[in-house]
Order: sequence, then C-alpha cells, then structure tokens
Amino acid sequence: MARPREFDTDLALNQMRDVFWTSGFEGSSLSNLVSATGVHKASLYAAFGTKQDIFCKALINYEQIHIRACVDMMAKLGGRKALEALLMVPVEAVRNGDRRGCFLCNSSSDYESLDKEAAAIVDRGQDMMLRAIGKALKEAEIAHVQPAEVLAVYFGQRVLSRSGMGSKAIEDIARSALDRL
Amino acid sequence: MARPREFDTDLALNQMRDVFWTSGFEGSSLSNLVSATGVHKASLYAAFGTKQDIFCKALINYEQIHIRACVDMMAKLGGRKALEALLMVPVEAVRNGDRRGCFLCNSSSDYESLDKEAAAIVDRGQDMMLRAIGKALKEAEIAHVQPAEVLAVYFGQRVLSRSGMGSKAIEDIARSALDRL
DNA sequence: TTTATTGTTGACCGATTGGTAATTAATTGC
DNA sequence: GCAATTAATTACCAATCGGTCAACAATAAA
Repeated sequence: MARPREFDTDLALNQMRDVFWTSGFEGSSLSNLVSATGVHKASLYAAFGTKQDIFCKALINYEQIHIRACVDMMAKLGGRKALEALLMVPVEAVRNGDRRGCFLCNSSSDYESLDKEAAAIVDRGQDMMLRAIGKALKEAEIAHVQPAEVLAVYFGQRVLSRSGMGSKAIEDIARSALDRL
Repeated sequence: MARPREFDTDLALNQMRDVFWTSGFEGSSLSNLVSATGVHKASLYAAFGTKQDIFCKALINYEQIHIRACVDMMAKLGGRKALEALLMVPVEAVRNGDRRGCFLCNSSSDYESLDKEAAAIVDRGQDMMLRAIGKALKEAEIAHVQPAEVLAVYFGQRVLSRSGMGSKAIEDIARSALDRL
C-alpha cells in the first residue's frame, strides 16, 4: 500500500552491529554506519531511530544470534564439554582472524558510555551467560567453581584477543583453566 | 629565563589520565580534559602535544604508578601471596566505589582505536604483568597454570567491575580462582 | 630598563558530529 | 488515472570536534 523499502533491514542491522562490535558506541559515527550499509543517514534514522536506538538493536541482535548460539551449544553439550566449548570460542575466533572480541564483553567495558536501555541489555546478556555456565558446572558436579570466574576467564580471553594476543596463547588460557576444573 | 607555568604539569597529567581512564580515548574530548584540569586548551597542547600524545603520556603515567605498584607489591610478597594480592586489587577498588576498572585493561579492549605508540605501551604493560605473574607462579611452584590465565581472570574481574558487578561477586571470582591454584 | 623567552588567552579554523524538514519518487487500493 | 501512503534523497541545522594563531603577559638575563 506504499513504496517498498529498497534495502534489507536485517542485513543493514547486521552490518551496523558489526560496526559497533568493532569500534564501540563512541568510536562509531553515523557516517560509519552509512558506509557500512550503503543506506542514507535519514533512511537509517527513519527505519531504526537514533544512534542510541540503533546501538540497542545491534546489541539485542548480537545477543539473539551469538550469545544465544553460545548458550544453546552449551546446553546441548552439557557439563564439562560445555565449558570446554565455551573457552574454545575465543580461540576459534582468533584463528579465523576475528579480533573483534565479544560485543557483550566490549560493551561491558564501555558500560560508562551506555544509556540505561543499553546497560540493561548488557546485564541481561551477562545473566544469560552466567546461567548457562552455572548449569554446566552443576551438571559436571563442579561445586567449588563460581560461574562468574568462568565468565571472567572468557572475558579475559576476549579482551586479550582484541589487543593482539596469539591464538596459541588464548588456547593456553583455555587449557590452563580447564585443566583445573 | 621566561614566564613560569601557572599549573602543575604532574597534577594536570594525573587529572587527564583519570579522564581517559574513565571514558577511554574516543569517549574523552579536549573539553573534558580542559574541565578536569582547569587549564586552557592551547596551554595543554603547548605542554603535552596532541590528544594522542596526551593519551600516551597518561597511559605511561598509569603504568609507572599503578602497574608498577602492583608489580612491586607482587615481587615483595612473592609466590602464592602475590597472586592472592593481585586478584584482591579489583575487589578493593570496587569496595572503595571505584568502577573505572584497570586503565591498561580498558585500553586493551579499545586497542582498535589506538595509534602504534599507544598500542606499544599497552603491549609493554601487559608484558610487565605477565612477567610478575609468571615469577609468582614459579615461586609458588605452580607449573600447570599459565600466566596468561591469571591475567585473563584479573582482566575479567576488571571488565565485570565496570559493568556494575558487586564487590562480593568480584571477590568470589578471586577466591574461586585461588582455591584451585 | 631593555630584550629575549616563554606561558596564557581568546578568537578562530575547517571538518565532522547527530539529527531533521521538505521535496521527490515509488507503490497499492480505489 | 487518481489519491493515499511510505520510502529515498537533498539540503540544511546547531553543536562540537581537534587544532592553531596572533596578541598579550610575565619572567630572567643583559
């Protein structure tokens, strides 16, 4: 009943998510989003709202795709294998040349620059991961390890990935942590 | 032989370091630095150079003061006690209401937006910490744990501090990690 | 006191920031 | 074909960005 959209909103959101993922909220400008999508600024605004709105949608997109996939994989594997798989995710990423780290971890580190809505999305994402880790620890009957410690190791791997640590060293972190579980 | 400076350069650098520490390179503007120091923009430029120059000096200042203090404390305590002290640093910070995390960890996470000089300073800081951790592990005769894993736990604590995790949970991470050493 | 040197200041630079109003274009239901 | 609806585009907005320059002020050596 009206003029159809000329761009794929899902594709555009994925592209903008990658920009924020790589450069963070402050480090990404509207013109970065425009070049990544090929869509004019005013059209992006009409379709997604302000920069803060877009960031929130990008973060939700990340959680629905990547965090969800991670959590589902852990639920499927269960127990110790779930934890092994979790700590190997950063290793595989770096092996594939992906040094963006984890968008959730990056946003946790940039928590200061986030509005309430985005901060709540970060909180929810962390909670998802903590639950999945807690469930795996229980299944593996590892009672003396806190879920937050595993999340800390995972986030540590992700931060160190960003600053150029080699895939072998990232893997050593995983093995060193898993050896003591 | 000329007009004396009206502001304390060391104090001003400390104040600017705190701005970058809290908000990162992209998240800090020159006007933020001006309000934090009370020094005019052109005077800051004359005394410290460009924004990138100031960031590098701030990061060096952080390493010389905070990383150095941390490494020295570990060298003094030695062995297992050094590792215990290290993982308690984030706990004490959050207890004191300090949620800035670790400037070195924050900069590692923002590695993408750093120039070569700043990136090299980050690399050096990480190396200092890895050496100190490695020495402590050796002294405690803990051979099966990688220094990078301890650094990952520490960075993880710092990231989670930024996103509002409670001091008790940050302490649980420390205890959980130390219990298994 | 004069002169050389250096710090402070306010005005200004072009570029970019996030955001918006108005115009034009494309589609469907009638 | 016509009207209604919505998308795309252009041009523009005030504000801020990092940075610079010339005028002025303060000091020490001569």
